[in-house]
Amino acid sequence: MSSLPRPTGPRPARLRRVDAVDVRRRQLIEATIEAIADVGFNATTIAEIARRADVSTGLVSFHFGDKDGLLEATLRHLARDLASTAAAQMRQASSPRARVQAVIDTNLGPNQFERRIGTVWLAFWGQVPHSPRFARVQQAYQRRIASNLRHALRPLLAPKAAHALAETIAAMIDGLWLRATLAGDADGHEVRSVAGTFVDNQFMLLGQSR
Amino acid sequence: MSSLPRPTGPRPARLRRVDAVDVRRRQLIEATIEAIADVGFNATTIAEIARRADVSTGLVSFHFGDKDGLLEATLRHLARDLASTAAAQMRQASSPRARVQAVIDTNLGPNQFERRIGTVWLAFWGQVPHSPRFARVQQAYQRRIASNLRHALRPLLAPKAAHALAETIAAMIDGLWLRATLAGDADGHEVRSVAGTFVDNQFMLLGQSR
Amino acid sequence: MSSLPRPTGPRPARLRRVDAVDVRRRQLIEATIEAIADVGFNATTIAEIARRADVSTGLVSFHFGDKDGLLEATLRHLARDLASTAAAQMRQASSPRARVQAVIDTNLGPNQFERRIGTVWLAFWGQVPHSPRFARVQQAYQRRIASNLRHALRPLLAPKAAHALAETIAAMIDGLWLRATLAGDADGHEVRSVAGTFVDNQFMLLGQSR
Amino acid sequence: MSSLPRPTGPRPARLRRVDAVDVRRRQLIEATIEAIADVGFNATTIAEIARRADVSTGLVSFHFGDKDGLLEATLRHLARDLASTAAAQMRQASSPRARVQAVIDTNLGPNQFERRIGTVWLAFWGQVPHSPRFARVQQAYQRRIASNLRHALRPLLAPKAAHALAETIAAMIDGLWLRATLAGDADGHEVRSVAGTFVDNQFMLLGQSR
DNA sequence: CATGAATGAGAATTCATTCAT
DNA sequence: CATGAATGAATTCTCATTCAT
Repeated sequence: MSSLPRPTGPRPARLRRVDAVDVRRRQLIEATIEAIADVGFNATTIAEIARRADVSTGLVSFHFGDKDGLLEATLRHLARDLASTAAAQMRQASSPRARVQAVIDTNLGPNQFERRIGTVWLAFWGQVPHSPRFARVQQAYQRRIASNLRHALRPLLAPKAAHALAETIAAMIDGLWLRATLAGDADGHEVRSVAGTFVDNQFMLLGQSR
Repeated sequence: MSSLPRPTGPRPARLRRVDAVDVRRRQLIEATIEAIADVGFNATTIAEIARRADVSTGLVSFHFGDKDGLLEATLRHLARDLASTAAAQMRQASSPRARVQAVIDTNLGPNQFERRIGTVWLAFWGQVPHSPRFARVQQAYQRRIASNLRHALRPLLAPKAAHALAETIAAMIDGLWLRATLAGDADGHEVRSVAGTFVDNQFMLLGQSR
Repeated sequence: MSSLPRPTGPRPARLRRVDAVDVRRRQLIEATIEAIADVGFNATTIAEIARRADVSTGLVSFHFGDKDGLLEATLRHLARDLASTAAAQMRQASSPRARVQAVIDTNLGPNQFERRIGTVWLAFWGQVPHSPRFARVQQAYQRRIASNLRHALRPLLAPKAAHALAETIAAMIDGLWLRATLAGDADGHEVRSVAGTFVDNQFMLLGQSR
Repeated sequence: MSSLPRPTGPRPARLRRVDAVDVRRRQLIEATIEAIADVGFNATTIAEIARRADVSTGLVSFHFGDKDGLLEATLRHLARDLASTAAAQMRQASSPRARVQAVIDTNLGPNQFERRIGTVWLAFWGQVPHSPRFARVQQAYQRRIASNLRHALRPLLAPKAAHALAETIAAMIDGLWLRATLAGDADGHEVRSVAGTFVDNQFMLLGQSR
C-alpha cells in the first residue's frame, strides 16, 4: 500500500516465511511444555497441545513428523535453554568459586523451580530409560553440567580430583532439585543456599588438604 | 469333601484362602514391576502385565479394582521393601556414622541399581506431580529417609543442624542415584563410596566446628 | 434343564468356545466381503465392516490382529471356497473332458459371477502387486487352477503339451471372467458356453494332430 | 510487457501458454503412473505424486480439480496410449490375420508388461466396479479392442461369428495378460506366441468349417 | 476365583483440499 | 501459475473395563 520506495535489504515488512515457521514451532513447543506441566505426560495428547496452541491437530505432524518428534524438540528446547543460561552466567563469573556458583544458580535457579519446568523435566526423565531419543538429549545435558563444573574446578585441582568433585557437586545439585520438585517446593532460595554451603565446605577442605 | 474335623493348628496342608489371594496380588505386582522396567510406564498395559503374570486380563480389576489401584499397590510395595531393608540395616548399626552408612547402603544398594527397580522408581516419579495417590506414597518415602538420617544424627547435633545435614545427605543420595540411573550405570559400588566420602567429610567438619 | 444323563462325548449342548470364535471370524469375513462388494476396497473401513457384522470395531483387532489380517483371511476364505468347490466337481467327473469342464464350471460358475464375489476378487487383484500377503494367496490359487487342468489333461497329452494347453485354458477362463466382471455382466451362462466351445475345438485339434 | 506485435507464425520462441500447461499435466500424469506402480493405489497420495513430479501439492487441484480428476486423466492417458499404438499397428497390417496379430501385439506388447503399466491397469480395474468415471473409460477401452478384432475378422466371417470370435480372442488376450501380470512375469514373448498359436488354430478351424 | 470375548471411547496419524502469499 | 502452511474429517489401532460363563 505504501508508495515509498521499499528499502532494499534483507528485511521485508512482514515476517519472512522461515521466521513464521520458527514461530509456529516455538508456539507448539511452549504449548507442549504447558500441557505436560498441567496434566502430565500421559494426558498430554496431540489434541490437548493443539488446543493450547490454538492450531489444528494436523499441524503437529506437518512440523514435527509425529508426536515423538515434537516431544524430542521440546526436550531439546529445555536443554538448550538451560545451556544458554549457564553459558551466560559462566561468562560473568571471574573466579573458580563464582563459576561453580554460576552452575548452581543456573540449575537451581527460579526457572527450574517453576512448576511448569520442573514437572516437565521429571516427566521426561521417567521416559528416558525407554526412549533412545530422549536418552541422547538427557546424556548431553548431564555431560554438560559435569563439564562446566570440571572446567570451573580445573584451576584448583588435578584432573582426577576435579572430575570427582564435579560429579559430587552435580549429584548434590540434581538431588536437591529432585527432592524439592518431588515435594512440590516452589522455593529455590533455600536449596541454592544449601548447595552454596556445601561447596564452601568442599572448598574449605580443599584448602586444608593442600 | 472330607467330613473329618480339620485339625486346628499352625498350618493346613493347602494354602489358606487369604494367602492364595496374597500370592496372586504379589504375582501381579511383580509382573507390573517387570513390565514397567522392560517397556516403560506408557507401554505397560493390563494385557502386558497379565501376560507376564500368566493370568487373564480380568483378574486385575478383581484384585485391585482398576489399573491405578495396581500401580499404587506396586509403588507401595517398592517403598515398603526399601523401608524394611533400611530398618534391618539400621538395627545392626551401632554408631551414628554406621547408621548413616546404613541409610546410604540401603538407598544406593545393589537392589536399587537393578535396572528392574531404578527405572520403575523413575517412571513413578514422572507421574508423581499429577497423581495424588502416587504423591502420597512418594512423600512418605521421602520423609522416612530424612527421618532415618535425622535419627542417626541426633546424638551428634542440635535438631536444626541435624535436620539440615540430613536433608543434605538425602539430597546427595538421591542425586547420585538419579545420575547413575539416568546414565544407565549399573554399578552402585563407586556411587556408595562417593557418598561415604562425602559423609566422612561432613563429619570431619562437624568435629572441627565443635 | 434336562435331567436326563448327558451323553458323554465331545458334544456339549451349547456351542463350544472354540466354535463360537470360529463363527465370529466367519461373520467378520462375510461382512468384509459384502463391504468390499458394496462400497469398494478403499471405502471398506473397519467401522463399515463392524457395522455390517453388528459388532464393535475393537473386535477386528482382537480376532485378526489388524485390518490387514482380516483382509488376508478374507482372501484365503474366497480361495479356499473355490478350491473346495473345484475338488467336489472334479471328483464327480469321469472323463478328461468332463474334468476340464468341471474346472470351467467352478471358475465361471454362478457364484463367481455374483457381484458380491467378482468385484471382491478384482479388488484384491488390484492390491496383489503391492501386498506380499495377498500375492502369496493369489499365487497358490493360480497354481491350483493350472494344476487341476494339467491333471485332467494328463491322460491325453505329453506333460509339456498338457502344461501348455492348461495354461491356455486357464487364460481363457480368467479372461472371460475378467471381461464379464468388468463389463458388469451378471450372466455366466454365455461365458461358460464360450469356454466349452473353445475346449471342444482344442480337443478336436488334438484328435486331428494324433 | 512488450507492445510489439507478436509475429504470427508456426512457433514462438517460448512455449505457448497452453503447451506449458499441457506439459505440466503430462508431468503429473506420469508421476501418478509411477506412484501407483511403485506403491500401489492406496499409498498413492497427492503428496507422493507431487513429490515425484517435483511440484507442490496445491498444483494438482489447480490442474485437475481434485485427486479423482487426476486419476481419471491418468486412466484416459493409458487408454489413449494403447489406442494410438493399436491404430498405428493396424494401419501397417495388410491381411485379416495380420490385423488380428496387430491387436495381440499391441495388447500383449512389451509396454503392457512393464511393471509400471501392468500394475497400474490392474489397480484401476480394482476400482472400476465402484467408480462410474473409471468404468466409462474402461468400457470404452474394452469395446475398442473388440471392435478392432471384429473389423479385422469381417472379411472372413459373418457378423455374428465375427463377434463371437472377437470376444473369444479378446478374452484370451486379457486372460494371458492378467495371469502374467499377477504372477509378476515380465516377459511378454511367450505370452504373445501362445496367443498367436491360438489364433492360428482358430483360423485353421475356420478354414475347415467353410 | 478366573477366564477371555466384547465393548467403545480415545489416541495418533493421514491426507485431500483450501487459501493467503 | 505456483507454493506450502494450515485445516479437520476420517481412519486405524489401542486398551481399560465389563460381564457371561
